[in-house]
Amino acid sequence: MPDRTGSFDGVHRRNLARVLGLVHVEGPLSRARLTALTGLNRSTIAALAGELVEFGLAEERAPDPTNRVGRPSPVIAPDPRLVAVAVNPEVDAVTLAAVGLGGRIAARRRIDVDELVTPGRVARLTAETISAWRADELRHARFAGVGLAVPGLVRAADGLVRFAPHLEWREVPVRSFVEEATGLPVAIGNDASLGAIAEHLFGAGRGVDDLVYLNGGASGIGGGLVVNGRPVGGTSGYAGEFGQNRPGIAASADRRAEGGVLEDEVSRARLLEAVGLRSADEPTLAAAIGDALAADGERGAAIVEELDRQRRILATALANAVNVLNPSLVILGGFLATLAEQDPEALRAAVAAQAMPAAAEDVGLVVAALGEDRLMIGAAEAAFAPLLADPLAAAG
Amino acid sequence: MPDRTGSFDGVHRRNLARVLGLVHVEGPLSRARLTALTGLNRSTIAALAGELVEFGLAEERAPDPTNRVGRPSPVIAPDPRLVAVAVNPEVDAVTLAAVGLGGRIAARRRIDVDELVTPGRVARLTAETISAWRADELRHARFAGVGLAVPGLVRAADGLVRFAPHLEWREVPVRSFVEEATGLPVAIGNDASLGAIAEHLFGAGRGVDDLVYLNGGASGIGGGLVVNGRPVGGTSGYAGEFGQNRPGIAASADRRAEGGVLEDEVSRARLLEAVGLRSADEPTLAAAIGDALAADGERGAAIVEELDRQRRILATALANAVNVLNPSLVILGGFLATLAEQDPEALRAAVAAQAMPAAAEDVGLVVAALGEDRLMIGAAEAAFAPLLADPLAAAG
DNA sequence: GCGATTTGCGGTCAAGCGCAACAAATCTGA
DNA sequence: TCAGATTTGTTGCGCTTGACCGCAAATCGC
Repeated sequence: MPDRTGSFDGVHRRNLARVLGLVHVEGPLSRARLTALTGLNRSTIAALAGELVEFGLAEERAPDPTNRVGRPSPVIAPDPRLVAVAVNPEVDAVTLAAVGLGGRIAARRRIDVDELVTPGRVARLTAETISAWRADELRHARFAGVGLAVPGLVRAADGLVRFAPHLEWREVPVRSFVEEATGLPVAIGNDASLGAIAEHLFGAGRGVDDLVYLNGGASGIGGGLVVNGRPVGGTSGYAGEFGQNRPGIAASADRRAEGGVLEDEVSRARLLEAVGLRSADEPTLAAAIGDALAADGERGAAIVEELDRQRRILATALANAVNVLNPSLVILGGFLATLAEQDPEALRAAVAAQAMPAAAEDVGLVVAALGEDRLMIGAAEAAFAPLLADPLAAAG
Repeated sequence: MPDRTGSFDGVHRRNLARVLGLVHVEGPLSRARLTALTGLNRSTIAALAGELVEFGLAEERAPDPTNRVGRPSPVIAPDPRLVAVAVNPEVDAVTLAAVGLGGRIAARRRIDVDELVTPGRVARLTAETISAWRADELRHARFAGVGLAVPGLVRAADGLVRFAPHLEWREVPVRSFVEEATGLPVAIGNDASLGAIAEHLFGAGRGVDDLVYLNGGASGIGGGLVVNGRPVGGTSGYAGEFGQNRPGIAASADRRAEGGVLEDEVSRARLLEAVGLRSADEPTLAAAIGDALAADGERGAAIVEELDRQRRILATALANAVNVLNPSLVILGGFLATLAEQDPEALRAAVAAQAMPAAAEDVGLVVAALGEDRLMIGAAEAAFAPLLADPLAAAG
């Protein structure tokens, strides 16, 4: 059967999706506000809201006291019982969260692991966690699906993990594993790409239609794009791998690695080395850099030099992206945020110097906003995607 | 008034746009084929087609002999009387064309100029040409609008030409000039971006949803992107300026220019110099390179070396784009096509070596297909855009 | 030339949104 | 405290528009 877009059925589905999407990204909205935002008729909004409530996707609350003239308008909010399960397997731990619409974290669990997790173990842990939640904290919850944020390349077509170097996964059908273990629909994506989506919807990139997101982690530099208001996957879903790029390096003295690959030159490991740490989480690293800079002398100078060097190279990579994509925002996360915050003006100036002037005028450079919840929210978003695209098909 | 998407009116408009868009990009189609492609009902397609005919946007022809059982189905084709005027001001000439839907060139005119054209002169030439066509060749034509392909940065919001170095235009409201001179709605865009759209719809990129297009001209390297099936403009419409990028250059011996800007390293001028020509059009340059390579000896070796050098640097820039965008196709035009065709395998291998393997697997590398009509078709597409987006509003 | 097949055509049906009138809930001001 | 103003929910109706269905037309194969 051909898809029924273009028919009335299609209109209704789109309108439902639009209303649900609005209360998802904008938070609870009064019916009056929904009519204004959608341009639909009052009566239509009432019918659509009623339908969403009936399907258990939204709830209608008493009007907020508004101190304005006129009859108060009931507030439509996402149904808090509806959650998606976000899963992020990493080298040292598997993090899970139950995330409601609107980016609300309803429950969270971190399972530390001594050895690398296998895909099978991730599937089992996910199923166990869901069972535990079902029995206790989230007794009344309805689970819409599971979203996996994997630190590696994920083929969008079938959810195959092509290669996740740090987990040592290669050509693994993780999606099927988790689907079988949980009996829920499973979405899967690259961690940085999902982070970009989260920042776009609920973080530093709210309401921005063209943005570039770069995240620096222990494993390298990943990223994601939003173009024309939509996340960019590319043909196979691999888009956003900025870390593998080779930006120009003006001064040959700035080279540290063979090949000139961005994530080999601009790396967390080199920063740790410069401040003399073996390993540290992000706040610790940032603090250590701050301390080292404050204590002047030879060691301080060496760190300034390394920060500047990494910033120069990062700026070229960012300028390249700005030239090609003309985004209105560049968002930096992880240690790249630390790098930027150490001297925001220097980075901004270096990007402006290397990008074309017109595009440089447009672009803002900011630090990611969501912190540790980012991947959970992004993964949940992927899990919610079918529901948000067509609430009728997914819930009716 | 809020836009009436979501209402029935919106459905009708979208369906009209869909049918017109299909006969535009796919060529004439029988009503039966349209019902299959859109999933709409036969009766609906009949009504929509009738409406398009009534508005003078399409015509219904006698059925093609099909040698198949069943009642023959009338063919819907774009109305040949409907044209857009494409204008491309360049250093040595202004080229104009009347382009019908479907990319058909109905008339063409090249006006050689001795000195740089001013925006005012372009406006006058356009108006004169339209008058001449109206009086003679295109007596029965209806002009939907004018599309300008400008070799420079164009701000999408208001059609202001920010900077067109070779024409020596700076901050010029060309769109208004041409609008006043012709009385027609005018669309305007960067030449390479419009070329990308043309190749996407009617050239080497037909049916491809994620592509990167790079064009090498005398003035440098420009380009355009298509992501998720839609052309990418960026916030202000400057997207696609690959020429200003700084790709990594592995061997310092490969550097020729300060700064390492792509279009300074990979340039038509350097190729001309290598074969000992002052100026030449693209076929002449390609032939000269061929000759020089055939005649071995010292000069042949020097040219091989320069071709290889440029190809290495281009490959890094392409690999960067492939990593970030994961396109299914890279299209090369202008002298970049010449560069590629001289040794396609070398270029392909160099890109594959520097891009991540998974993304490199997906990507095809081809040469542009449309030749000299590319900009005319792209500019006309921009002029037709409002009509194609909403035939009712634009023609009704 | 006749049946099979495909498609156009016209009428009817049904779904869904806009509209308008009315009712309800709140604020303002006397 | 109460009437008027304002905003918005509610309800029933009508309009638009695509789907559906029966019939006619055009073509092919035999």
